[in-house]
Amino acid sequence: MPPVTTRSNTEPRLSRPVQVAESIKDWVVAEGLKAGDRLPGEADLIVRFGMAKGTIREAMRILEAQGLIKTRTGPGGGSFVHEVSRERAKALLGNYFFFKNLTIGDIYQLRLTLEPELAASLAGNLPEDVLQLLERNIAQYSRPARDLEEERAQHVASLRFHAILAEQARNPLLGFVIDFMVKLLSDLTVYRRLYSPPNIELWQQGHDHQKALVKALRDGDADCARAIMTDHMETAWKLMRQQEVEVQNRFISE
Amino acid sequence: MPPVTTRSNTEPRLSRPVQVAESIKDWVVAEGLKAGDRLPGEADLIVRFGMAKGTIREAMRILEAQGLIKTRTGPGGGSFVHEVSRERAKALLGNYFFFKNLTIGDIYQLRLTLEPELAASLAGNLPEDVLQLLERNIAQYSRPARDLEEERAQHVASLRFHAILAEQARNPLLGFVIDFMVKLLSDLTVYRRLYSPPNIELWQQGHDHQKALVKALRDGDADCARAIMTDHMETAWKLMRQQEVEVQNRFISE
DNA sequence: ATCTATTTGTACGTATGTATT
DNA sequence: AAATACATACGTACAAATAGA
Repeated sequence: MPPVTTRSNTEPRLSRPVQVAESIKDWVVAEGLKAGDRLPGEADLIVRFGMAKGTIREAMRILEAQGLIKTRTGPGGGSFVHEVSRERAKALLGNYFFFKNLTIGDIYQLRLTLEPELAASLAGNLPEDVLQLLERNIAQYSRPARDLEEERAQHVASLRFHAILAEQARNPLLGFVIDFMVKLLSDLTVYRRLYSPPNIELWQQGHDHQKALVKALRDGDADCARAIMTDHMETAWKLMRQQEVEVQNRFISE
Repeated sequence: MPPVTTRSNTEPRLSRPVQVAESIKDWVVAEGLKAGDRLPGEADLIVRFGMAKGTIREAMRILEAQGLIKTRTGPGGGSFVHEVSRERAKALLGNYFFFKNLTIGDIYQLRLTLEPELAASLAGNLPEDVLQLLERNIAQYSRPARDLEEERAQHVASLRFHAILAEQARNPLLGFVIDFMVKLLSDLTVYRRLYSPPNIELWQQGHDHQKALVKALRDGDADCARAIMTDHMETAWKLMRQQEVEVQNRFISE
């Protein structure tokens, strides 16, 4: 089995905490530990690695930052293997794109192909309560917004529709990517400029698409769901392009 | 401007190092620091935050683990804002999928739609040296492998073809996702079972596809490039399905 | 090549906080 | 309520790395 840490020897040597963190990762996989399993305590690790408390603690912080462990105080406390949460994964990936400046078009290029794929795969596979959740979500923006603030709230809510679908994906990769794009679009806080009036017609179309989509999903009509979602993505993109938008990147936390 | 750290007050309180790390992130964006800019030194941070050395160091380790800073010792050293590298981002995201067990099919569902999209967008936009790089890459597996080891090497090399394309993407999101999937496939070390003989024919088809693709890319024929890539993905998937494969997840480092 | 100044890295002892029993 | 078992935080001292004189 190839070592987990494959590293060229020209790079600057790794700091000890990083080395320790890597060793612990290796140890966890070697030991076959799963989420929830307990790691050796601080004191234990100190003697095992023959290193100072601070070094061990820094190593744990590294693992924690990557979302791989959680730590609790008190008796029975300690560090525990933790399945990286989707939120954490999205946040970490968001930091990467913080420096690239993505355009709305970049995101929609992917949405345009992936969201219809997701919709098709979900047709006939959603439990009734999820379908109802989708319908309740749609109800939040059944009428055009009256002011800019409400418009923004509706926009975020309509994105949430897609996040709900993404959560239901059978394909974890597909679900994650779509969920992440929804997050990007939500974070890119959008301020519509005053001189570009809201396009009520397009907005209404988007709303109708979502209603029709829920029906297709309930009926199990995959082809129909795919077609509707394709239309929906196209109008959504058109809507975004028409509104002059101001994009604001930011770091993501926790 | 909304605070970066929006947090419900029911969750367990955040540890100080995490708080410090968040504060530093906020400070960096507020200050408008860019990659390469220097952060205050350890000693400085200790007095600014009124906290102990260890606490500050743990905070820095958190930021470092996320790929947001790099630290150097010596005069003129210190911590510097760092653009999260693609490698780091892929590794962090890989940890997330370590716990989900992705199937080859999951990955190909996305590749099947995204790779053709990328190919089309690159047609006519690649500099000659990249095209030659692609051709040299193809040459590595122009003949069928003679043993299992060589076969595996060829498989990884043929994946590299797609990584090269992904690097050239104008759309950073599209490029990243494809690159990440290539990484997943490379990491999923594949051992062909002995009783399933290599399908020389399909392999040859894949090779021919790549050659034809480079031609289409050079000629600037987007539609042709898209069509070839679609075919290529389909045969690649077929190839994967035919070979009984054993998948091995692992943590990813650095 | 050697020294020196600067800045991070490591070590360790002690005290405090926190949750379980 | 008290004892226990953990992590958390602090402060000092010293070691290592690196740039520049």
